[in-house]
Amino acid sequence: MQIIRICSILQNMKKKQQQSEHILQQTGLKVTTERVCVLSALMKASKPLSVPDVYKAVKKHVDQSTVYRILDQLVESRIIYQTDFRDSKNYYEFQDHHHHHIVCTKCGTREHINICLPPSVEKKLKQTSKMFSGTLDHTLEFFGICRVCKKC
Amino acid sequence: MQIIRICSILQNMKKKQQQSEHILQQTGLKVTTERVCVLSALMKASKPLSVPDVYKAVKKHVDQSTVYRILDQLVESRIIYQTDFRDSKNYYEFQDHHHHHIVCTKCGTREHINICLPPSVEKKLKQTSKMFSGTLDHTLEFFGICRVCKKC
DNA sequence: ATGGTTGCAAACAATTTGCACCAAA
DNA sequence: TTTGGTGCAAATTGTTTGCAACCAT
Repeated sequence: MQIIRICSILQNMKKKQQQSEHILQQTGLKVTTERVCVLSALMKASKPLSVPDVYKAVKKHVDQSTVYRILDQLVESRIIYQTDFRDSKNYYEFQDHHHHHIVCTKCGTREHINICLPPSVEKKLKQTSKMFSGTLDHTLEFFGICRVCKKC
Repeated sequence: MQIIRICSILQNMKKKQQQSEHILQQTGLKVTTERVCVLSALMKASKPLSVPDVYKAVKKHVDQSTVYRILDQLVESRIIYQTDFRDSKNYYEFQDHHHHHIVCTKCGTREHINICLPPSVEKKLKQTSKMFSGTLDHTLEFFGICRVCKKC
C-alpha cells in the first residue's frame, strides 16, 4: 500500500510538471526549469502562496529575485491569480476553477469560496468607466472573524 | 475672490477635523491629535493613500510607526477601507460612499467606480462558508489597461 | 547566434518591534 | 496610579535592480 501511495504521489508530481510545461508552451513563454518549478509548486500547493512561501516550496533551487520575476510574468500572462490578504505580502495562486477567499482578520485562516461576481457587474463597469474600455481581471476577498476566534 | 477661496479651504479643513473627532468619539477611540490628523488627511485626500503617502500628508508631524498603528485601528474599527493595488503597498481610504476601483496594470492609474457586489453574493457566502458565520467587509478591485496605455 | 532568462549581491522600501516617556481617566 | 498612546531608533522582512554569465529557441 505504501509503495502504491508513493507511486501515485510521484506520478502526480510528474503530471503537474507536464501540465506546467504545457501551459507555458501554450502561452508562448519559454519553458525553463525555473518556471516549471515555480508553476508546479503553485499547482501542488493549491492555495495562495506568498513569495517567501514559493521560495521555500521550490527548496531555494530558484533564486528569490527570479521567483519574483516569474510570478509577475505568470500574473501578466493570466496563468495565476494575484491577490492580497492584508498581511503586507503578495499572494499568488494557480486556480483550476476561478474562485475567491474569506480571511479571518484575527488569526489569518483562509477559506476558499466558490463565489464570483455576476456578469452584470462587469457589464456595468464597462458602461461606467471613463478611462478603461475593458477589464482583465479582478481581486475579490472577504474578511471576517472565524468561528474559532469568535468564541475567544 | 482669493480671500474667499482661502476661507472656504480653511473652513473645510476645520470641518474635516471636527468630523474626524466626531467619528473617533462615536467609535469609542480616544481622540488624540495624531488620530485626528491621520483621519483628516485621509478625508482630504479622498482617494486611497499608502502609508508613505499619509506620512507625507501629515507633514511628518506624526511618526511613521504611529501612522501604521493608527491606520490598523481605523481599519479594525471599520472607519476606513484597506485595499491593495498590486504595487506592494497597503492602501487606505476614507469612503463617504462605499465604492471600489479599477487600476491600470501598466501605469498604475486608478479610477473610482461606483460598483459593488449585489446582496445575493453575501447571502450565498453565508450559506456556503464552513468556518465563517458572517463577514465584515471585502475588497474588490479591477485591473485592466487604460485607454492611454492601450494606444502605446 | 542572440535575445530572453537567471543568479548573485547589493540596494531599497515597507513594515514591525521594544522601550522610555507622556497623557488622559 | 494605571492604562493606553506616541516617538525614537533599530531590526526585520519583502521587493527591486544592475550586471555578468547562461541557455532555450
